[in-house]
Amino acid sequence: MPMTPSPSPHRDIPAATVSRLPTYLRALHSAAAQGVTTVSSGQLATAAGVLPTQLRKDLSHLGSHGVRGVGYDVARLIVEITSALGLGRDWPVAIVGMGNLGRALTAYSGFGTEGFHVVAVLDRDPALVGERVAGLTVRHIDELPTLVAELGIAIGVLATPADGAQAAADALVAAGIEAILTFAPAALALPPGVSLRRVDLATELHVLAFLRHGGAGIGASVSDLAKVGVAG
Amino acid sequence: MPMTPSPSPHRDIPAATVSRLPTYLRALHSAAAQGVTTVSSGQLATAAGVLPTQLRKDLSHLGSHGVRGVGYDVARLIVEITSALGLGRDWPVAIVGMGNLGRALTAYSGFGTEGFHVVAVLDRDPALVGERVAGLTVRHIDELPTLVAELGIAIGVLATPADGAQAAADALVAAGIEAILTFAPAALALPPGVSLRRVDLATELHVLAFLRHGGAGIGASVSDLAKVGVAG
DNA sequence: CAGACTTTGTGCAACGCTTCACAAACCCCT
DNA sequence: AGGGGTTTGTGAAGCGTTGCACAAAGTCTG
Repeated sequence: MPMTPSPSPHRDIPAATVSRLPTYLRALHSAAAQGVTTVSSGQLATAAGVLPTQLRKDLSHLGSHGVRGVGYDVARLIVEITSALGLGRDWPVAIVGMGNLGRALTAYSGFGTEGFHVVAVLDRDPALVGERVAGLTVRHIDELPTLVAELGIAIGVLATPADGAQAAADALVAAGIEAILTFAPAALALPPGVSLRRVDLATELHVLAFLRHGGAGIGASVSDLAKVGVAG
Repeated sequence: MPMTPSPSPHRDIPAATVSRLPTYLRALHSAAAQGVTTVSSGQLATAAGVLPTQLRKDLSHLGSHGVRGVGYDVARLIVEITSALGLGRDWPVAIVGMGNLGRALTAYSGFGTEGFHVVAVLDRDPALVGERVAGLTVRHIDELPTLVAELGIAIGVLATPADGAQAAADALVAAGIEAILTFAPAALALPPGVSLRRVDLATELHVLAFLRHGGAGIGASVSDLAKVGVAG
């Protein structure tokens, strides 16, 4: 079963590195807000909860150059990571599924940073269409193609129940969206080229249960499953 | 920096396997609900979005024995995975932080399966204490030790803003909770032995942005960063 | 200006996970 | 009972990630 091919031929950044860059970026913004202009890999690493060598290797993939004996320039590193992640522009987001989770995500402030903006909220239930959620009017899922065209929506968030997730994903894809973040506990069939990230709340709880209980006589010295925070 | 030691000496199950078991379990429950009594690794694998060999290797770590030429007994496999994950009991959950996200998680049905029950919701803001959320009364964070003792709370969910996350985590740990699921975008310092799982919504969006944009001339043929769903 | 100190950047080894290839085991049909 | 077909279980290879060790490069002090 083939994996997603590269959408465009680029320099290679390991997946594990990419998933850590947002954390670094957040720590850098925090440092900048406090007036810090230079950070060492050790400082930034503890703020992000990783090892200094890991941080330096990660940054080396960006072609980033700190100054030996000094550290990294905060402002410059912010620019470089922002650029590497593609955050130098607006990313209009549509959220499909206006249940409890969808409403909360719409209002969640964490979705309103770094150029991400929820610009449309949709549901398939006509009874919900027209309601206001966090300043937006709920639209019907059939309006999605129009909204994508008008608002330049690039990312779709699925907050539907599992049984409606595939239909909603199909609607997103049909409307031209190629990046989906789903909270629905279901396997989605998508055409090649569509990026998918999954957040599974139930799975997280199950893993925690495993780490506590270890199962009936079964357990693990699990390596990075349970990450203990690093002292700051 | 040492990693989390094994809480108790058990058989070794790879971390990656543990994180997939809940998905298998869900697919098995779905199959059982449809009256299916036997599944092959291929059927179960496609339902879960993984490769058949991956599924078989995962199950082999449970000491599970399917029947060659036939497949796996659905009911038995449910029992084995449930047991391995430690889901054969109640897992009372407390949610700290009754903002938008906390309220939604409290009402989210996905948190109400497999023995997980939200039995307490808390906040540090006195103005919120006493309000009703999804049938529960919001308690003050100071009441946590009492509630843990009375209700047997085993898992804490952090839905606070980043700046209050460490204090809330400290409160959970002080109350005796050793398993934490956090949605706060912050690195947490925790004592050894406390299990932590992190869900970072902003990071997921950032990764999707990277997969679309690829950064300013930087991108990746990322392996498993973007998983395309498998046809079911 | 030289030497000590600090911090980055990176080759390399160790580790864990994924995937392949194939033998072992089981059912069913004749 | 025997043979063909199917499916599991697993050794082993391939791959990516992590962590270490150390050289390179810069600052600072006397």
